[in-house]
Amino acid sequence: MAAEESLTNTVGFLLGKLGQRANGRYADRLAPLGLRPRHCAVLELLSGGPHAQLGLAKAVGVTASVVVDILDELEELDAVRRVRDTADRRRQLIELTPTGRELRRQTLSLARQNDQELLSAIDPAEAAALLQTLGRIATATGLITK
Amino acid sequence: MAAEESLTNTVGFLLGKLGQRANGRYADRLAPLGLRPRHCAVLELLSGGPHAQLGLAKAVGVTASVVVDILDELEELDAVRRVRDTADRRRQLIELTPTGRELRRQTLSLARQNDQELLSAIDPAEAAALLQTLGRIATATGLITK
DNA sequence: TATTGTTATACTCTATAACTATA
DNA sequence: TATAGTTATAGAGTATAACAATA
Repeated sequence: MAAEESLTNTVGFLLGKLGQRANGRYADRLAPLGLRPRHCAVLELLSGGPHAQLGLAKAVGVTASVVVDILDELEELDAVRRVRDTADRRRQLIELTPTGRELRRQTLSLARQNDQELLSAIDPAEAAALLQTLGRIATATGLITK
Repeated sequence: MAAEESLTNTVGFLLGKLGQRANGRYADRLAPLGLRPRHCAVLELLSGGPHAQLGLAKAVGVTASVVVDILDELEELDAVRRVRDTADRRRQLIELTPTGRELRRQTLSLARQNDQELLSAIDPAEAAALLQTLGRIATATGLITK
């Protein structure tokens, strides 16, 4: 059986479709927490310590105005605090609150549930290989800093 | 080294991010043709023969109104024709024109270029395994009909 | 009454550009 | 002048719902 000459047989197409689906399902799981997928990468980064807003923007891969929006929403949930940097008063240092830390823990748990559903059709060894390959590509293309 | 407890180490997150990137790059490549990614799955389906609009909608996974929009744009490019079904005059049978066939050929070629760039960081065997795994998941979840 | 396709409308996500306050 | 953050606005992309023609 030769490789099928079809769009559905390209990595890019499958990645796009599956990514969209993974995101949608994740959004459904997050909804009860009052969160959407875009909040999660920010919570993740902040769990490593405070960040300035432009730093978050660059790390997450969105523009400054989007970060303002995301942080407004996280602040509304008492998940983060904006603290004016005393050394450079233009800056806000964003830090996680205890509520934020708990939310982050939950987003991680939901992400793992999401993976279980997504990977239920393939065996664990293949799933592990997939995770490794995706991680490799993401690192190589600078998508994640690792 | 234990599995890292981080969002960046989940399949769902990586799939979402990489899918978004793959789509964006593909969109850049398609732009000179006057096409966007959403047109491609429709061209692909039509290359197998005429379809009614609701059939396309279901197969591609979008709503009827979106299909109308996509077909309007493809018709504008002379890539498709709407032919009233004589057996059931509510229906339009959508068929590819010679121009559409040529465009479809080009979208496929660009998709392969896109894959090459995306997969340049990993070796061919790993890339083949990735394609197979993604295809398996997509088929199992009913994302593609195969 | 139900179905095919169409239109009008609204919502989400993101980007760009103009603005402020600091540096 | 340049930078951090904010606001206003606009552009994709999609969905929902009301509608016309046909079954």
